[in-house]
Amino acid sequence: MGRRSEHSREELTQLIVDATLELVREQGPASVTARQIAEAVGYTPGMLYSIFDNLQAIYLRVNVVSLDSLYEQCLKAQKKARGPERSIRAMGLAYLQFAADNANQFQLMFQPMPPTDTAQPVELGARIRSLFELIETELRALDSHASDSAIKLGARTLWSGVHGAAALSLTDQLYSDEKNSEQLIVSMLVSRFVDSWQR
Amino acid sequence: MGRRSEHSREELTQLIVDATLELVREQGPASVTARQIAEAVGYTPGMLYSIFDNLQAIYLRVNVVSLDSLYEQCLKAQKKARGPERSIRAMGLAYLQFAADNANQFQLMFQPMPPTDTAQPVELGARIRSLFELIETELRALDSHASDSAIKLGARTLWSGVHGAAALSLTDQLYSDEKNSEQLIVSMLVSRFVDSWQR
DNA sequence: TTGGTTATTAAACGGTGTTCAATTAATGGC
DNA sequence: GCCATTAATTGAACACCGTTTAATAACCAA
Repeated sequence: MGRRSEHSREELTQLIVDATLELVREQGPASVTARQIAEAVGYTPGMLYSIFDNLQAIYLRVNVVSLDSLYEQCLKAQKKARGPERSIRAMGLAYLQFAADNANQFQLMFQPMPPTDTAQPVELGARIRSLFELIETELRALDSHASDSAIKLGARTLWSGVHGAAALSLTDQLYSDEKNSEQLIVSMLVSRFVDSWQR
Repeated sequence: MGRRSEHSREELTQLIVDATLELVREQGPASVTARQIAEAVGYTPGMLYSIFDNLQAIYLRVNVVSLDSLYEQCLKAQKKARGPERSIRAMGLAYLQFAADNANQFQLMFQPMPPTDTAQPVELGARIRSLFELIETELRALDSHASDSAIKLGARTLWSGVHGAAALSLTDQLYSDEKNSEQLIVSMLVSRFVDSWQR
């Protein structure tokens, strides 16, 4: 059947991304299919391919949305806290919280995508950089004399720790006796790191 | 056709796991199929299911093998280095090296498995604990008065950082200007952590 | 009204993991 | 040496997957 839709191309794009996000949140990335997405927006699978190149391209847009809300959570945590150390710790815990509350989205964000012939999308990169910049700002406040590259390295070191804790915790691979060990880990990481940075 | 094979049940198990490991190493986890595995061992796909419950169960055995060789690499690095800090750093770098050299295996190891009705397999857990224990030993050497739980927490904190750096580096999500930034990260992490631990 | 354009579909393609009846080969008893 | 039993392996099927494409139906301009 021909042109039946009320939806513009952009509306359709939005509908598809929204529906996919919801399906990912509900069932996890592995079991979301093109036919499901199409049904959720009231079309047939083929339609998706008149708007996106493939499913990966849809997941990519979903990840942009996820990364935005992760950034929002971290920003909120940063603003709420007083002082660099507390800010960094609050952001780390916010990151953990996001991963726990949105495990399926988090999983999709960080699962290695099959290499597209186009390079790693710019939009995702910019957003990850923004996340790093939040920490860089705090580290700068902690030490105004440090070199830019030292600050950047510090931010990535901290964030590797936070991300690692979130990832391992999500897959139950921390094997710790205590509960909420990922929070203890992040707290310890930040304390010791800032500690050693300051002296 | 009927009982034609020279292979015992255990030999078949070994053959399947070996073939799957090789296919994973060559092509990555995503594109390894039951039909490929079966062909590689000279059988039809159905046979696999007389030995394993499903593909996941095969991947699990592959992961046990991978984890063993990761452990071996870390142990070797530990032995080679002199002193706790150097040992820990060497193990961290060995972990990075393993992830880089065996990206596909590493990917399979840490990608979240669909929840099996059986609990998280004991064999994997024991092996991950062993990895942690390598660091715990070094931390203990660094501080004989610390509580057991502090040592364990410290090991998990360090390892979260190392794992996070490896994972983010593998998916090109560190967005650092410098090359080999993951090595700098691990080095900084270990330095600062040990630094702050000792004072 | 006609003709052209375009959004959408239906159907197909070659693949996937998994199941299971049927078949075949080896084994144990006589 | 033969036969009945048992067990390993297959082949074919099932329901699904992502993706492509010819046909179709609805709109727009003339």
